[in-house]
Amino acid sequence: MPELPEVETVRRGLAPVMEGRTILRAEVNRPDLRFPLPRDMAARLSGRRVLGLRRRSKYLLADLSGGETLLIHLGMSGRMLISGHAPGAFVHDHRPRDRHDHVVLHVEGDVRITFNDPRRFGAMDLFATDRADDHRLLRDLGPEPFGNAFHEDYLIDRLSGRATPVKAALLDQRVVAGLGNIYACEVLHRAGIDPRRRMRAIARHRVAALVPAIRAVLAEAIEAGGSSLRDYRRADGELGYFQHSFRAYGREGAACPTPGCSGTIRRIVQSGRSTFFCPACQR
DNA sequence: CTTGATACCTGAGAGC
DNA sequence: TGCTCTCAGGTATCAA
Repeated sequence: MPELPEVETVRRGLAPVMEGRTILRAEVNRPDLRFPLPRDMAARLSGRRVLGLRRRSKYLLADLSGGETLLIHLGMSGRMLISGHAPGAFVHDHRPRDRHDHVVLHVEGDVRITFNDPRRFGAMDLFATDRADDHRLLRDLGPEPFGNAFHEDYLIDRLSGRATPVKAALLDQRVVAGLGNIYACEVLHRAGIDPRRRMRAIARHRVAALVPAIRAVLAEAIEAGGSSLRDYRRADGELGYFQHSFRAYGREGAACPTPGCSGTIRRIVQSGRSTFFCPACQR
């Protein structure tokens, strides 16, 4: 589910019920997710006030009173479900317990925030806030796509001459943080670049064009509230998915939406992941 | 160093 | 109904 736009959407949804509030109690229902959960996690969370909720790449970072930060990664199937009183929104009963509710935060104001993750590729950790740069999951991340450090010259310097296919380069979190399989496909369709093309065989001006393409795709997805995200605020999942029109992803066999292009979207597999692209207008 | 394959885990959907 | 098979939004780790 979660690439950068989805994580940012989750962050914006959680901020009103977390920031400035105290975590009264935490339920930790298993010892690990993808990695072992931090030692004494429940005790280290309870009584802490959430000073701010940030996002770095696909990670949520909740800065807590007492000098620690709670790191949350949603993996492939992780969700943050809010139940109870959500300000300005709706109020409903607390959701029934699910076997994949791994961590539940009880927050001031009759709010519960449930981390649910069937596949358990997600992660949580606690670390000293002033040591974020050293955290093993954060230290090698590339620049944020909307940050000043991400620009045309950076991308050219970083990728030119490499043998890797451009699709793999975009998925490399050390190059740019936050793209996943869906948006990498969408970016390449937008930029008109064949996902199989190796970086060294792409002209510099076309590499440069990836920067605005990345920003445009991500900005539009954030604007839409994340493209593919089940509504994290609801316990029942009734809403399903947000409406969103991908131009390439998941559209195998469909007509290419590029104006004037008569191609058909094709699906291939690159390093074990599906890639959707138009062979006609992506060169 | 780079690049690609493998593994982790569960659930949904298709086909039979 | 129920079985088997494929696929899924990520990424750490290992092999070449």
